[in-house]
Amino acid sequence: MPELPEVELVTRFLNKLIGGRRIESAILLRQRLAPHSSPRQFAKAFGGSSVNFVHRRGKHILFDLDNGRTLITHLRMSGRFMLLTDEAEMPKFTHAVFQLDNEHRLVFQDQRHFGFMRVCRTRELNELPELMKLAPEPFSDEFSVDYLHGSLKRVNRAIKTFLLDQSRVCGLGNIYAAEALFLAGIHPSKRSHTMSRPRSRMLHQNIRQILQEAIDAGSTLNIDPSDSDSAYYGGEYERYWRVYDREGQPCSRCDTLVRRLKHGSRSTFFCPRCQRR
DNA sequence: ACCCTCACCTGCACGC
DNA sequence: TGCGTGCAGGTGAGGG
Repeated sequence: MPELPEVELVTRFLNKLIGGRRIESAILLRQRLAPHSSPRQFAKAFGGSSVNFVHRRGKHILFDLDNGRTLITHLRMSGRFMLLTDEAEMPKFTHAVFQLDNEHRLVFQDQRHFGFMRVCRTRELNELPELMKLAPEPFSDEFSVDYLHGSLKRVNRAIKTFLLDQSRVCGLGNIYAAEALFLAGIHPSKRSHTMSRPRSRMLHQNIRQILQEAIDAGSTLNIDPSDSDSAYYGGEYERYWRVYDREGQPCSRCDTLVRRLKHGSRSTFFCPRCQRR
């Protein structure tokens, strides 16, 4: 599921629903979810603290706590947070539970077990390796045309692979990388260092556009905390996909059939007519 | 630096 | 109905 737009929406959802709330206790049910702490340390790190606010860096979700610590989480492929009432049954694949002070529990559930959590001191956040190597936020000034173009020129890789590299552009995943390339009219196999400046500029604009569009499409979702399965991921945006998962269907711009190819083991989708090398 | 494969897990859609 | 296969939106490690 989650690429930047989904993570952004989850972050807003969490901020609204648990910002300011006190965590009475925390239970780590699957040790490997948080390999840096034992269940005991995990419980100790949260018990009695309150959530100042929830924010995001790349695809990471960060819970800023009032005890000087921050919880860093990554949903990877299938992780999700759910807010359940105390009476509600725990879903299958529940790996961590945070008991809140309002008769609700925040539950982390992850079918594929890829997600992770880590607690660190907030003032050491900037030294965390997984955050340090991330590229600038795509909506920040630092993520400029100059930055993107320079970064593209420095390496020689299929541009689709480049876009998935979180240390060069952060927030894109398999779907939005394919969609951004479609908007920019760039063939996914084009070598990154052959990009001209005008095309880099176009791509830069389209990366922001596709991410913003997806956030906007999802932000209208009605997230009802009492509906535990309200799937804040929504799936709403699927309707707007232009090429992703549309192999064999006509291109929305020129009617040529959308094709699929692989980079590494990841599928990518593109219009052979609209997207040039 | 780059590319590929594998690994982490489960579930689902597909063809036979 | 059941079984095998391949696939899934993320990422890191290891080897050539």
